[in-house]
Amino acid sequence: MIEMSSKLKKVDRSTLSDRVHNELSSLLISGRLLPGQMFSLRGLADTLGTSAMPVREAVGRLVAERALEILPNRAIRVPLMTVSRFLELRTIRIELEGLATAHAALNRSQRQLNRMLDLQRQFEEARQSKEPNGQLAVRLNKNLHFCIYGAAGMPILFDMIEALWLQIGPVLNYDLASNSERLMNRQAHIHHKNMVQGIKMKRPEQATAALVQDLMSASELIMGKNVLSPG
Amino acid sequence: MIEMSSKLKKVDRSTLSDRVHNELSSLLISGRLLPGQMFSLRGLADTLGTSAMPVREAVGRLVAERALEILPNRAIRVPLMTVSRFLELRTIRIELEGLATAHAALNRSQRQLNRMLDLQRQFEEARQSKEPNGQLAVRLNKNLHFCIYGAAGMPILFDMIEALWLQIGPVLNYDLASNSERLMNRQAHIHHKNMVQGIKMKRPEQATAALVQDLMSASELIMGKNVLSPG
DNA sequence: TTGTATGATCTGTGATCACACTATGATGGC
DNA sequence: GCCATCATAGTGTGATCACAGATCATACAA
Repeated sequence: MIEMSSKLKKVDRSTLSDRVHNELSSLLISGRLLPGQMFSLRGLADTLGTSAMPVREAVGRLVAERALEILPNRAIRVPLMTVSRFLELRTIRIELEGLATAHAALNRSQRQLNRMLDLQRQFEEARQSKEPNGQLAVRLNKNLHFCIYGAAGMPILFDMIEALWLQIGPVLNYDLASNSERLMNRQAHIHHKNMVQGIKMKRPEQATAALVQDLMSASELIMGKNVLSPG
Repeated sequence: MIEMSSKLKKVDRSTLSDRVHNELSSLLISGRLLPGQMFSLRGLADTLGTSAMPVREAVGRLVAERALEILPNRAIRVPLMTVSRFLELRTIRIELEGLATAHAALNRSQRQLNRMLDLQRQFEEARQSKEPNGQLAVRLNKNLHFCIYGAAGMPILFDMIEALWLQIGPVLNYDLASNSERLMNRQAHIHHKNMVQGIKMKRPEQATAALVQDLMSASELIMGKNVLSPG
């Protein structure tokens, strides 16, 4: 067999359903869909330029991940975020993202650490910029967090955390709309710095503690905005 | 509106896809499907007496839950259980099931506690029976655990734990085949007793510690059997 | 014996259709 | 003005079909 790996890319074997799922996921995780927003399969299919079939499969998967829900009427919508759901998600996130952070502190490679440091620097630059860019800050924040979670070397845990972000994504939209004030304030920067510092020094407790503070301060900001549904 | 709730049952509004999903889930969680076992949509549809459509949706959801996987060839199978996957699942389970147990110790109602005590008694009876019944022991063990997790009052967490059991179900089959020796030995009984005792006394740390011992001893038994795939 | 075509068969994927159910808005009677 | 009725448009669900790709056996060649 001649070595031609340098010339050939892997062909894309993903299905249409996968691509629709990715598209909807990124809309959810970046907060571009609001809680309570309703869908129809045919509507989505028209917008995406496909038939209803791939949309059905993608929506079915997202329902299994609790990122979408089907009402008793069988209508599809982005779930409402009640206070109790939000608090439960926070509790679970602290547990799982804390676990991932602790493992990342022990298992990260030098290359992964460098990437974290780079992302943290970019995040700080965006924060101090004269022209605040909410979209950018949100994306950098997400990239830094998932860089850490990836460094834990636990693929199942990684996917579970991703599913959790899919669920909280829609409420972050409010944050985004207000120019991501949380990400822009000094608190977020300090927490990120401590997280990366703890990982650099291989101190799991320090990194995890900083992560918990990050999640808690974000949660308190959202709760203070009264954007959650009653119940 | 005349009150007739006493005469009318709720009609079953579940879809065929849901029922197929439940059927496959119970096969997986009770260890009646082996890791590596392969499927075809049409084959499943024939045996279940439906068309391929509901099977497609059910399988898609199970793939999203990592309870099934699709190979690069697009074939469907029960994922292999490698040592690293098994250990990662154990780590996550300790974290999430420990969390649920701790909350159950604080939030359980008297009714829920009574049900736990009852299940624990049944479990012990089954264990001491002259004619050991592996199927029954496995079911009682599962019921007791999920009774505890339900008492935590955290529905998202509950579903996540269920998804984890779906993944480890297939390797429990080996245990089942050997007359569920783990469930039949004295260890499991002691751990269960301590768990329920901790919940009864509202001592989260005691209940959680007992749970962790239960998971660890089960895990060590499986690992000792060399039933896991290399990798 | 080993390796390579070839062809039949079975696979998942995507599109399309029929159907039952839900919502909505116009209509008509009071 | 108000409420019941009904037609209509739109929904998710399930079945079916067409198609490309994979699999596996047989047949043939070196």
